[in-house]
Amino acid sequence: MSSFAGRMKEYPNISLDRFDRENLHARAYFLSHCHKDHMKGLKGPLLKRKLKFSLTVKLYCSFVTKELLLSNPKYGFWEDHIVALELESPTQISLIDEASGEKEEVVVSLLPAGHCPGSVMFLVEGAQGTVLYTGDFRLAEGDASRIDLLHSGSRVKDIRSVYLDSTFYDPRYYQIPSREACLSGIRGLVQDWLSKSAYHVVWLNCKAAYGYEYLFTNLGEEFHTQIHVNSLDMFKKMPEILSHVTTERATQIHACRHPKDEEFMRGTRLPCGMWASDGTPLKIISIKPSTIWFGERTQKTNVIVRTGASSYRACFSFHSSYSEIRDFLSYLQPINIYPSVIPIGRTHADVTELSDGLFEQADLAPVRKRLMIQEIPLTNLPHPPVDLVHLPLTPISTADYLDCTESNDEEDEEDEEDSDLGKEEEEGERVEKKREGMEGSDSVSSPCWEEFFTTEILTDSQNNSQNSQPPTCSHTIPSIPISAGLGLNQADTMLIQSEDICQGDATIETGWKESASHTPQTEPVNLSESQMSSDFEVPSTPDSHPPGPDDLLVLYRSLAAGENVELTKLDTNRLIHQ
DNA sequence: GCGATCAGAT
DNA sequence: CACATCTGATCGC
Repeated sequence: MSSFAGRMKEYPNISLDRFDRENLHARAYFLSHCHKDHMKGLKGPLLKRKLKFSLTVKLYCSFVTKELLLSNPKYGFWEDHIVALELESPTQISLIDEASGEKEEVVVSLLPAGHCPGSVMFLVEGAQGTVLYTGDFRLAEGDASRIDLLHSGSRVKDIRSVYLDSTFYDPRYYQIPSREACLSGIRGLVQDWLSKSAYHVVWLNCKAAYGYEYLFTNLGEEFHTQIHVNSLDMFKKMPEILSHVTTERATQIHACRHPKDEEFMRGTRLPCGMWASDGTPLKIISIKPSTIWFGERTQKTNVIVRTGASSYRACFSFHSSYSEIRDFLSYLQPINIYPSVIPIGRTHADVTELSDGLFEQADLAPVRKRLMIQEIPLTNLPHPPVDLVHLPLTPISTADYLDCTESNDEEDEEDEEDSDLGKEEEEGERVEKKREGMEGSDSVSSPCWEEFFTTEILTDSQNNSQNSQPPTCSHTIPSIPISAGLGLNQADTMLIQSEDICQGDATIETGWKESASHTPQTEPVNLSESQMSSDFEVPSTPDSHPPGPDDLLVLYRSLAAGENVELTKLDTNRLIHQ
């Protein structure tokens, strides 16, 4: 969850994704996407009052975000103060102090973020340099090179600071299967189940948040059915999504939700009931999108995990993985990086508490050892505070991954009463397939997920014509691969064994169904070589140029003091070359 | 009665 | 561990 306070050092007159406290004084507001944790204060009475008396204060966001925001009446008072901007269209914005008339000019561009519909990053250019606020994002490796506005001619722009979605900027989340791989896994599971009979239905147990829509549209397309959801209101101007959802419950794919009693209806009931219209009981499996991550030095190619007789988890992430973030940062080479997210599972108190006893050699030794056998020179990426926080907690050692038990061992055994279902499902078991690692070139067609995530809405006078000319996918800039193609080792096999032990017979691992039989071109979405290959390549173990005890001490004192730690290149060099 | 904050839930 | 909420309790205005 974002803990970004709302303002950037370079441009303190604007506020992004935070609207309370100091941000009440901002001259302009920016909303990167329509998730509640980025909307703090946005419906507050203080802000409401400020708007009433202001002629110049605006909220800038994408068209889709505007539409989603205004579909909630609580934000209706923003209507006359929202300026929707086109993607990748630099826009000059005057930041006017209404009291003094003082003025500052900035040029802001919205870049696709791939996090949820309408999500964008904000590129701000002005007298204090070029800075990038990423909001939340999921970009695949190499995507930065496809965003024109990050470049000036054939060069990457000089970026002073990146305000970073660091949700998974932690080696523990080194690799997350790509969107395409996750979608393929889900598609395969759904295919197996739905094909059994018309009474076999799938419940996608999605959280109450935007970001699953591409799942709906892709599955809807694939299975020629609409997805049952609670409400269509927010999508009424988004035909691309609207055409794939319905409030009619007579469909085989559901993503409906029930406010109260989700827990006891998992598996054998749908939130909307358990009987077909003719009285036949439905045969239901639930698929819960979750973020699965890869342990140190392991590689999971399975994206579906069975967690009960009729329940599954499917890998699904709204956020870029550690390696995707590193790729992004190594491409942009910003001077400063400001992580916006407190490490998952850690609170500020944790950080404070951890600053004792961190510097024992025993904790750092395994990291150093790994470093010595590191064969691949990695880029001079800074290690942000989040990394440092985790190093002592998850010391890297070669012995660790064998007992690696990820989250799945604690999955509840859900309704087992229907043993019939359980048996049937085992037929759906899938063999893992791997693709040998190869660095992809970006010369083939780009995936353009970004285009989906920023699907422009239909206004009365518009149609979708702009969708036919994706502006976001140029191929002129070669990507800089940072992961080394080490190829596969036995790690994933071992991991699967360990999981089997953990979970017993109830768990069936299913992997990506095909790989040889599908060519990327036959997929509903064109996949680039680089994206296909990156899913199955085993990246080298995350580097660690370990900071020395002195460096850690300085950083931890800052962290413990609650300071906003700024890691600059200077710091990085100190850390790396100490 | 509303907002802010926190604990606890999925 | 939890992606992003949602609900309910408590406190203060």
